[in-house]
Amino acid sequence: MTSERILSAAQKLFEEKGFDQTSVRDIATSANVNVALINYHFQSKENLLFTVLTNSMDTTRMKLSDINKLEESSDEKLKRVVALYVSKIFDNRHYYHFVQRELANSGRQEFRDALIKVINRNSLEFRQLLEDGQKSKEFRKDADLELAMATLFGILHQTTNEVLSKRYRRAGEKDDAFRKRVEHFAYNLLLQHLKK
Amino acid sequence: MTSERILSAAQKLFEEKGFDQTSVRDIATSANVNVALINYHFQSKENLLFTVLTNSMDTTRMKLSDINKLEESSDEKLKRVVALYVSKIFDNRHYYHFVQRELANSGRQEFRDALIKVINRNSLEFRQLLEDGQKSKEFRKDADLELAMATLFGILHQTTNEVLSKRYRRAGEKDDAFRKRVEHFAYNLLLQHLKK
DNA sequence: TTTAATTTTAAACAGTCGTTTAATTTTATC
DNA sequence: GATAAAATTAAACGACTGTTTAAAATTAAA
Repeated sequence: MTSERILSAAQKLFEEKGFDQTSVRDIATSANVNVALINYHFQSKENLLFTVLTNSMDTTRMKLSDINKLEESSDEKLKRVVALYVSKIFDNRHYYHFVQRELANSGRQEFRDALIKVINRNSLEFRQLLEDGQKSKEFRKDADLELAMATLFGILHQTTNEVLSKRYRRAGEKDDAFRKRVEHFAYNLLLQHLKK
Repeated sequence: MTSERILSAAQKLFEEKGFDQTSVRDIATSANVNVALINYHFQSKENLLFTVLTNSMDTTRMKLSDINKLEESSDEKLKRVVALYVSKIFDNRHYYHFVQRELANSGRQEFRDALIKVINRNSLEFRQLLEDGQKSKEFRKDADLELAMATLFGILHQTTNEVLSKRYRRAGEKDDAFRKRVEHFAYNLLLQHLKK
């Protein structure tokens, strides 16, 4: 299908160069398609971006919801959530940082708001898990749930950023080892805070 | 001075809209100056960006270096470094996130490399402090210094981001209270990890 | 096979971009 | 006050931007 070729070419180029630095002619060339077809199928370049962004955002929330429903200790659930986010963000780091970039570019407010809603629904699932842990007295009552979440996302943001991550890698450390180190570190750090 | 007016107008607009979405005519209008003067004084728009970025980057490293030279426990020094970064990033959050954005936009490699060098020199000062703490046996020998740094920068990145920070704020919490909460949380979290 | 709807094409649209030019004004040097 | 240097101006440059048009080609329906 033409529109699918356009979509995947657009996603690839947006991730590499950002929205502004990718022209519709770039996309058309990369998708082997006439320029006018982009507007024919997607009305505008902005709407193409919106389609790319919303195309993949909902699967994560379903996985989080599944974890919440498990009959396990909050420890175990937290371990699963950390692993979920680590693999999700490490596997799609270009896509993840592209989303961050476009969210930060304050223009395009219309769908920025739409995206924020989706993201917020996801973090509510995470928060639910932490609150359940408090209710069952596995986690301290006065643990800072908000900043615990900020810590996880912050570490993952730093360690998957193409530029910044170089500061945190050890000499000769391979991708896989680095990833595992991050996962263990984040989990233990969170657990230490949540359990006193 | 004309060139100073251009510089501050450019910094303001870059922070608000990003590099790509700011035109040289925007800058000229905002600085109340003829368009051609931008190229006359700064040769190119890119070079103007470079000037804006490097104009402020070195003061932080000097402050870090000063802290390192103090005759205090590593605990105290760490507290100072956390406070330094908290105030630096919270006070200049727009500027900080603008730098992050431009660093992530993979084009402009020439001076991206130059900027990374400056940033890396800064984090070396931070690392020095942590290593000194290990040598004096205040910090555990097997503490993960790299990821401890990633944690601090990650938390600050998340909590100062205009969009993301809303997830971490508590209802009705004022800027100052939020900032203090972040500072205490980050310091205690790092200390807990570094001291076992 | 004819007709209608959909998709693709090449070309042009109007607008903006960063930059350059050449003339003019301002400032500094003597 | 004359001369040289520096700063500013209005106008234009060519290149590229996202989008539209109208004709041609393809596909689907009858």
